[in-house]
Amino acid sequence: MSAARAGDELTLALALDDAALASRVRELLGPVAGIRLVDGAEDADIVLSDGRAAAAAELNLTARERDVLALLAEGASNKVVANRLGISVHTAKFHVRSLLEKLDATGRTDAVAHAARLGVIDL
Amino acid sequence: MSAARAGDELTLALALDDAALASRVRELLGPVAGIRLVDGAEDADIVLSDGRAAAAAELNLTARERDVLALLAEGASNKVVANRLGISVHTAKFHVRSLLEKLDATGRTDAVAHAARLGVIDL
DNA sequence: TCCGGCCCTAGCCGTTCGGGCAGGTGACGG
DNA sequence: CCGTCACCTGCCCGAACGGCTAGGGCCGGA
Repeated sequence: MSAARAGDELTLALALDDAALASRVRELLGPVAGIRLVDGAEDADIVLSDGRAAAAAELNLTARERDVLALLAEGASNKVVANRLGISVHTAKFHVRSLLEKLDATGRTDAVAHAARLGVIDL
Repeated sequence: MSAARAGDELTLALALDDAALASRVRELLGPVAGIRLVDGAEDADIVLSDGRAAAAAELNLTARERDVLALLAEGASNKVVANRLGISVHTAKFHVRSLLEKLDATGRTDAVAHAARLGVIDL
């Protein structure tokens, strides 16, 4: 999420659920000078998104947190998460705690439900 | 789920996600003699359903289990479930256990994820 | 160079979960 | 009348969870 310097190209990332809408946007904005469309919201100056995707983007989940979240959605315990990711149980709990805060959830079940609602994960 | 006796009316229950499809079926089958369309899959001889709804129907969740499942999707603990439903914590755990078995889940998080996949609950 | 974010590890502690077991009640149908 | 099913309650216990505090290593930007 680096700020764009003046004179630089402005990088735009698309985060749209509607594929048709997304391709229309690409056709319209692709040829525009000074603009570059990129994949992945991480290293873009601006993110073009609809409501749900915007909320998901604002969560600012780290790569590791996404890994953990995906495993939580599979009903994995902290121990399983640790084994699957090759980290200690303590670290697994550490990431889970971060997820609970970012997702404003009271527990792992709530976290998965919130994430699914926001479209962060697909059940 | 009582077996239909010969000479009796055959009761059909519809479990279709597609509303348009459902109304077409009702128009076509409604006037047919010897057939009666009913609501609720419980007391029907045959259930007309598409794939996902069929799986959901075969779970045979009781009313109480649906109540508990909805609360689990909100991240409710056994204690919260008990208070909301006006039952003891023991009974809440009892229903949760049944849900885990029927949904083939290893824990409440897994149960909610499975239920969502089957369309039993809407997140 | 220092600061900040991300990732990792660790212990402690009280609460919650989930499995197992053993019951009791009311309703419905054979 | 008796079997079955849904619903309810209880206790035990090991495992898992979630919150807390307290670190260390790495890398990129200010």
